Amino acid sequence: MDLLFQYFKKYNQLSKEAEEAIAAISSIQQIKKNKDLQPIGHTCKTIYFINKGMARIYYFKDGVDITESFAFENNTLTRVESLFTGKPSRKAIQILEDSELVAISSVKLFELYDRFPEIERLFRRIFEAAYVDTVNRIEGMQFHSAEERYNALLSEAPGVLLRVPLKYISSYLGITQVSLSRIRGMR
Amino acid sequence: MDLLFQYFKKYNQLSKEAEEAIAAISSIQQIKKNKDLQPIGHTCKTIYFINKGMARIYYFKDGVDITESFAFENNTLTRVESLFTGKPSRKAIQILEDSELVAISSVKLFELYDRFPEIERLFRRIFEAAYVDTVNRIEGMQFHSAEERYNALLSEAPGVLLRVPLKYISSYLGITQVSLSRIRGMR
DNA sequence: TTGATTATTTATCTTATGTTAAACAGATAG
DNA sequence: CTATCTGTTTAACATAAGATAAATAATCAA
Repeated sequence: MDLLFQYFKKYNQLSKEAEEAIAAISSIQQIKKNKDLQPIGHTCKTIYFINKGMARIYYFKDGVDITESFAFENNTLTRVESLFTGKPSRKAIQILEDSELVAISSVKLFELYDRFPEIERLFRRIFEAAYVDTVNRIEGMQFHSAEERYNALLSEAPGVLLRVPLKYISSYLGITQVSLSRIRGMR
Repeated sequence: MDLLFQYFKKYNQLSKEAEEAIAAISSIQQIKKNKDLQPIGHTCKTIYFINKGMARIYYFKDGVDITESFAFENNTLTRVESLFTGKPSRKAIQILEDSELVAISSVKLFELYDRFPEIERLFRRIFEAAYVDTVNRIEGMQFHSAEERYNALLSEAPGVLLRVPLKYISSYLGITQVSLSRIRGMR
């Protein structure tokens, strides 16, 4: 759980008791590559933190597999549209490399908020930062060509392209696999 | 401030003292149509609530005016990428109709979080809900044609099309004014 | 290793959307 | 009321990206 508590420090410094309370509602999971960690239709009741490995959130639009987002080590992984609404998610989480995760029960976590305002503050800040990332991503999608979006991804997260099959990346960029291949061929 | 406290109740029921504390750091503003409420480059330190009227958040990409989002009465209006990072915003807020706003000082609000965990919880939930909306919007942008996006807007917020100039709507949808006009002409 | 999947690229053709310019319409100021 | 400005539509043409299919390339299991 060390990496997790290191990560927390960036958002709010927790007391020993608060850390222990979180540890008590968390568990470590080893998940194999390509496994669906949470399927479509499942209501999200877990906040994951990735110690090692990576994952993506995906869904189907007209039968076509679309990657909504990627998540890498040292970051959280959650289907917020389900976590914060309590509704079943139309999306699934797929593990893309053999991974080690910390699974935090969101139900129990939200109960801790009453006893530990510092924990509520911590997660408020974590999700505020994630919200900002999402708003910035909209800007990227609104008026950039596919090529610009590809180049942006290349410079922001060059590692993605080495670790993730291109077919997952193309839908993340909002284009087809064929278009992505064409863009890559241009250089 | 009545509308505002009504709105708060959807997220968290506040005590009388908490409501008063928020009222004490808020003010009512009347803003004329087409005025820039906050300019580009300004660091956002205010959370607005719209009592009456409407506004948009916009920015420039290669000299072209792009609408990031619209906000209507009975909702909040904030440039979160600046509010939560403390950095100057690349975006501006423009008032689109003569409007009445409640302006809440975010600096003072964040101080209230320490005295009133119930206020921190309230705004945590407000922004969690806004975060979910933003995630859902990405889904809409990722793999829908311009026509689908227009029709979606038409059914989700028909009022927008009556109140907002089309030139602002086209960039919101991620297309040119000409394309939007063409799509509208199809029916 | 070999064959069989799965992933990626290439090719051809089609189509949606961008670009530019001009026409038209509606609003606003003098 | 007219002239001007701003917003919207229409037209003609250019281009990026989609669709489909086939060719390679890479991965994986037997």
